[in-house]
Amino acid sequence: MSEENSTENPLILIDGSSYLYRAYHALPPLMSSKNQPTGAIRGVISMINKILLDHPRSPLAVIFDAKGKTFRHEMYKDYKANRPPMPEDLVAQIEPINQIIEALGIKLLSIKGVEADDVIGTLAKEASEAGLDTVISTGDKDMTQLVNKYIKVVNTMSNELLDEKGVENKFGVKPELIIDYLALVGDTSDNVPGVEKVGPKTAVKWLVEYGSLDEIIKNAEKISGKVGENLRNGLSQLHISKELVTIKKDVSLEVGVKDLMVGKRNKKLLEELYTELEFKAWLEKEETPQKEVKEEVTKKSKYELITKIKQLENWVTKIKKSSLLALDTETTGLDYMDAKLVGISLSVKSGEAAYIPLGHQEEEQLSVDTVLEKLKPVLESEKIKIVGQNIKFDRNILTRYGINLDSFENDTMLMSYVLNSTATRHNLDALAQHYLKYKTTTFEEVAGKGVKQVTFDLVPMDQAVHYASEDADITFQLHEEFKSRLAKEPVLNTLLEEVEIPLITVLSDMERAGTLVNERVLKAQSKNFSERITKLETEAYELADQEFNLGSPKQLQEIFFEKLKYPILQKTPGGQPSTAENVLQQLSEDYELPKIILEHRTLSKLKSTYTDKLPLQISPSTGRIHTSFNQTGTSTGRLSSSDPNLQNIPIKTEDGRRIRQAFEAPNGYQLISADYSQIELRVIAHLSKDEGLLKAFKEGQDIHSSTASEVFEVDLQEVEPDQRRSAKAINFGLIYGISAFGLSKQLGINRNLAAEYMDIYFSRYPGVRKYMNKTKTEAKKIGYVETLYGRRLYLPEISTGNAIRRQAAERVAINAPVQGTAADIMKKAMLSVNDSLKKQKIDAKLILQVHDELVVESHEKDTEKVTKILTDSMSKAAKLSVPLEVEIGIGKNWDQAH
DNA sequence: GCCCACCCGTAC
DNA sequence: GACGTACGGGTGGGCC
Repeated sequence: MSEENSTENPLILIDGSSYLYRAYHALPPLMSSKNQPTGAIRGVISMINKILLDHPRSPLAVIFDAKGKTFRHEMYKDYKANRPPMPEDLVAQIEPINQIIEALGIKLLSIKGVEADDVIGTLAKEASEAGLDTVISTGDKDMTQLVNKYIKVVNTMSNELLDEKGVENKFGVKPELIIDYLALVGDTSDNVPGVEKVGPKTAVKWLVEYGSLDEIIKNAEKISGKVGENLRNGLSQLHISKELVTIKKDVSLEVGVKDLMVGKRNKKLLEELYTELEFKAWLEKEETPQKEVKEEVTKKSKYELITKIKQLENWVTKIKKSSLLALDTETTGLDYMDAKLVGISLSVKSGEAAYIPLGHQEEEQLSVDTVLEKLKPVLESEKIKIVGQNIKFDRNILTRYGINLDSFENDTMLMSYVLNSTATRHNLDALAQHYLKYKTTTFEEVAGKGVKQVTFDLVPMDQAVHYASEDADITFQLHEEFKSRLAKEPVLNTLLEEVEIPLITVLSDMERAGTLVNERVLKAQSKNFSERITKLETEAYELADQEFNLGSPKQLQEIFFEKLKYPILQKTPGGQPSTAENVLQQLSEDYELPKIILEHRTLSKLKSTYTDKLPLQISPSTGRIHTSFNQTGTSTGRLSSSDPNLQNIPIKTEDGRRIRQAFEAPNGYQLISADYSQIELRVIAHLSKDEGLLKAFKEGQDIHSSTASEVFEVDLQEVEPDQRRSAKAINFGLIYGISAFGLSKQLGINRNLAAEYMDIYFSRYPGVRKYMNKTKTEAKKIGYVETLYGRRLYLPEISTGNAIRRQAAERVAINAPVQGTAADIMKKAMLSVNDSLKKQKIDAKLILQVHDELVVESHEKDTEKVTKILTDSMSKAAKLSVPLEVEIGIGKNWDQAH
């Protein structure tokens, strides 16, 4: 077998026992009409079927534990001592499973005296030594100790595939150390002891620090605290634990890897078994050739399955004749840098559509090259108007397949968004329900959910045709519906056509460009955080006089407010005593422990969310991180970012800023960051036309000092830092729809004083008060607020009787036009920046947007030009009655540039 | 094991 | 209840 062949068709070893138990517990206890339990049978066999489908040419074996004791029981009398006997209704399912497996032509192994793991270990070793790839399918984490260059572990139920790197990412240690790790942690289900109170975290910590279990044992005296004591007490147990968790690789077997090719299915026997067990769906598959079923189903609908070149050509002709094409792509996933194209659906007429499968497994279909060659001229033609649902995704995918989707006409997701950003979620199913009163087939319905979910390339063809065609069809219909609604709202339509639609291309390019992130820098920081977190934990345990989970608000509450009797300063919305940041700040004045918790929280947050997570999100194909910018993620018009969110990378603290240092420019390039200065307050100045505010900005004053000077009646030059801080809080409160309560909390002053500050503020800036009142009145009258460019946000609760909800709506009424106008301006600026960079053929590209900041990756030689473009485009993006100022920073990383 | 509410914290 | 807009991690309870 050649190397390539082995990678494509690896040896597959299925841990039958692991799946038997998991299927039994995870699935409902099904029963045939003859009272034969069938849930576990169904689970195990469907898992095996899935593997057969994925790897039709792989050698394969299913391995079960044999009845009776094993060598481990002799080694340790309590081994699996607290494991109850197998439930009767599971015992009854074993024989049928064995029969089906054999009827499928698959080798079944069950060796007395050892466990399934040991048989798998032995076979995997044999294959590995012969240079053959092996995939072990199991739900048991212990198996990851077998992983090496040739051996991978897959959990078929969750689709998680672990190679060497995957094991390290998941457990924190390399596969070679998994045995040591398991010995330390122990296993309650097998009754393997481990060290008391040592869980995954401590085990990894020690293994990273000392390198191996042997070294940990040697250094046992050095380990402090209660856990150190537990370790020393458990030393004698550790050797036996290690032996128990070590999988044998030298079981003597009568079969070898070469004997494991899948044989012929015994169809007759399978039919008999499935009939007996009442597995109707599988029975039909065995009985009837699949194609007949498919053709029948697709003929009934107006959805056409395209598998012949002639059909494709007919559709191309049809598209050329029509004025509008609705397009949708199906892929293996949502990660646009990684997902494979599975099919394309098309519609040019309401109620009719076609699906072209391209990447379905084991199906008759046209080749990707053939189809794309035929479609490319149509999809790239400026004459053909294309509409999609979230077409940015399709564009990202198709770009990777050499198709430039640049001249699209519209996007139903964005049409829905500008019409009403909050009416529904903007996914196709919700839109169809809301606007067409039509219930679509959901992805879950065809692909399953949870552990049983499959990727689209494995969805049966009849269902795939229906689902995909429907998406194109519904997109076409929604477009018609939205078009007529938007015709009545010219301002919203202008916003859509001039801002949102052109922005798709810009965002799509930004996403695929990605951001260079230095993995080593982040890993080093993780290590640093890790050490400091451990230290804080030790200190906290001493102060609390017990061990607890510092990350658990619940446990913290108990220790703080019950054990240590700290005063309850604030409650959470759920009525629990709060341990939020500001509460801990206050408690820190009197107690030591809250201070430690605060620091621990900060560090664990930075570690888990950023330094641990970001390295895993670096795309293997580009070495960069590719976020998704969601254009419909907010009610106000801002963008949002996810997978990962690059709009909340830390900046406030020193530790946080070090994370930004990992966002780098490649060799020969620089990062240029351009920030709008105080854009939201400038928008308030413009919208309110308040003289004092206008004057302050026109004269280029520091706005917080200027506010402080007015509120506290001191000269601009004599504003104290504390006064400026208060003024800053007032200004921010202003943007958010201030209340005296909120301001008092923010500043740590009483509510009366906060109310007084607000009164003075509004008396100094009467235009602002007037504008806010007018906004609220108008909102009550028409039911919505709008931005400078007419972007609309409906506020159904602005007139409700519930005071709390009404006030919340009033705050939104104040905030949304301000936040939304700023967002509109930024979007216009992005279009202009992108345009200039393209036109001037500059070696630079936009890579990030963080609400009031743009980041460009620019060749060193072009930084001056880019700086000019950013400054010009951004400051001229809107003509306000105050200047729009832009601050520029340049550096080799994001921290330097900001 | 999966799902989800809750609490919390990061950004602007 | 508690000043706006987001995304996401960890915990722990409910569920299978």
